Amino acid sequence: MNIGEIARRAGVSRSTVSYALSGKRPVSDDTRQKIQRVIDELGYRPNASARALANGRTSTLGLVFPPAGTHYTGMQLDFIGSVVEAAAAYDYDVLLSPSGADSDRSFQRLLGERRVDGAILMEIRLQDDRIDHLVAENFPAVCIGRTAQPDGDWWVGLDHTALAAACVDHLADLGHRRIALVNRPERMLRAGYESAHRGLDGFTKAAAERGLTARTYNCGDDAPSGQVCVEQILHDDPATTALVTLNEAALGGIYRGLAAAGRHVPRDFSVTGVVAGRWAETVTPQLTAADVPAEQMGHLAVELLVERLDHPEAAPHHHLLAPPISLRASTGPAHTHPDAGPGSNA
Amino acid sequence: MNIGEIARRAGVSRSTVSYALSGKRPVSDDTRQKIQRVIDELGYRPNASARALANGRTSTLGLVFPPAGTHYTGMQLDFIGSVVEAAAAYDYDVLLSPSGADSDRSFQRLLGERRVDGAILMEIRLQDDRIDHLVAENFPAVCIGRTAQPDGDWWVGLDHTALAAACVDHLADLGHRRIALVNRPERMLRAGYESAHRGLDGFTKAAAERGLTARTYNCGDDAPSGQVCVEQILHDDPATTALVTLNEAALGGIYRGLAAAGRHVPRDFSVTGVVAGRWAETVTPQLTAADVPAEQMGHLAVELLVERLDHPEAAPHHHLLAPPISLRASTGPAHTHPDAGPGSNA
DNA sequence: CCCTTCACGCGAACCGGTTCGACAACTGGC
DNA sequence: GCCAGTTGTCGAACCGGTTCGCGTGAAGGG
Repeated sequence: MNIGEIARRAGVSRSTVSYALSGKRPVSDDTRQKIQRVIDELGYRPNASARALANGRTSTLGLVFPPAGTHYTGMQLDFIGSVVEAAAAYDYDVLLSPSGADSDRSFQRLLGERRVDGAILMEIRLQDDRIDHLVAENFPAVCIGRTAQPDGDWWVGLDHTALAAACVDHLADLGHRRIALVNRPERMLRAGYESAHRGLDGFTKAAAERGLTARTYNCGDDAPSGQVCVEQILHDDPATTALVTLNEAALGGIYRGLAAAGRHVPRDFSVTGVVAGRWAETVTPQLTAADVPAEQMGHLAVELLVERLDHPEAAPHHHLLAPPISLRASTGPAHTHPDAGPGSNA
Repeated sequence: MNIGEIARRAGVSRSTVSYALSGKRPVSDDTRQKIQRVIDELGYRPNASARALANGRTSTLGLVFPPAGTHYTGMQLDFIGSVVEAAAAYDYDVLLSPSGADSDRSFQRLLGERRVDGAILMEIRLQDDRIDHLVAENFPAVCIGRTAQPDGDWWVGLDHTALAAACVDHLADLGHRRIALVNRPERMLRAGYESAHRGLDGFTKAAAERGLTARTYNCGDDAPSGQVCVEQILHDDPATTALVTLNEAALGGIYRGLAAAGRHVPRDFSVTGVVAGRWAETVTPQLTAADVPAEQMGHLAVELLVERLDHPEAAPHHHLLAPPISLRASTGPAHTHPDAGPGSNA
């Protein structure tokens, strides 16, 4: 079932079959139909490896996603799903690459062995040697997220600074005076993850501008850590009345910690943050949050990458998104008596 | 930077370079080192397409996952992550394929164009034409899930019947007499999704055996649907004191619905079900549930597939898992007065 | 009626690896 | 001293497509 077989059965040459399929040279209706009949009959499909070898394009995009061992969040799933879906629309497959500790191995595999035409990177760091590497080789890549100096790159990113600030403003507008930030784990911050850094900046500056008393915390990417973190927050300053979370995976634990401490959301305590929309709706009460438009971002990333592949000399494009806060049910006015809330039992 | 270039610079033939790399024929230490030096110097990596074309193996596994448009659950993310991780350990890449409405296109693309050596399928249906198709072509595939007649197939599955029954038994042991099942959407049931069917069976039979009053409900794969579903359950039989959910995505909404109805979990109402462990811990209170060992299943699936690829004539293998129920905080003894619970307001 | 033009199809080369058969040089047994 | 076996290397063929240059027959212009 290779092209030679088709050619033989149709009584033409291999090149004619190729041209009939690609349309890059005229083929008479007669022969075209003859060929098509044979193809349909045998269910022939051209071999992808051979095609890739011949024309240098694999029709595959690489998606570099966080290493195993970290906890996956719903947001990441949404990214993956939307990237795959968008890629399919452009007739590209998606090859998953875990960028683990030995980022070299799988990374080199993708690029060095030319398994993909281009790559989409997630979980960007402010200083990201993967990206430096790609830029140096002028390899077609698009980031979901942006580095400290994003000007020369292709990316679709979120304005984490503005989003965190918007959360603070929202809480300040409701009268909250003592708030906390639940950030990603310290490990992530040290590693330079942009969302953790820019979110922290935005939070800190906005709180200062509004004259709020603000504390910041790092929290593990899982529910139990979230619970511990809330306990710590209420221990450090029982008068805290609201928090902002950049940590989606900890959200369930945060709610649990508040419930355990006898704080009712949103009556006694307000919670907001930056979370993928669909996941903000899975908690009770639903989270008022800046919705990360993961689906849109995945689509945009693919769109940019395809454009870059089609026009190798095009100037870098990017999209900086700053979705508004979706009002749901987890924030409310601060108590007028901003002292310690209802006693933590015993 | 192709193999000919390396050969020229090292002063040997192309075949010698190939043998030096693959080790399939002896090469003298001298030449090997000469070649290795050139390779290191130029950072050469063999082209994957060419290699695939030559030896007929792509070193890529296909992962067929649910079509976009459906709601992704955390379980699916865990599957994807663990499959990718396990595949990397065996030196395989993973190609994602959405098996959408036009299952043909992306499916044919994977198989017909020989982009992958084998495939792993998720979201299996009792009657699954994709699988019939694969079996007919003797294409190396492994299912995460099993069909109605799984004997000739390779799969790693969950004993949904037993798991649902275990949930019912657990509730019955706690004294609950009126329970409900929150199943996947009716669309899924009609489509023949095995978890929905087998879970329903297990639930129904176990409830009958224990003499419980049981109702079953279909529920959309999202939080709002879960809330609506709970309202319906409590409306239909306010004396219901417990439910079993097979629907992970609805879990948040289920909790919300119970809270809205003034039922406290687990004091007034017990909740259990079949849910991926890590996600059972994100809700408040943590869900007592049969933990889907997604990570283990992904690893096993890859292991089976690799074995099948290495031994094309091997007899089908499979693993049927039935993890125990993890006791957490969402179930408790039934009230001794099993009439209508605390009044649904108004 | 001759010469150009064009549509159509063919053969060969190429993409970058792998693998087979052949062969030279060296080793060792008898 | 000859033959058998081993080791190391090479050239050529092959995997299954794409693409370039050329040839042929028919159409069209003068």
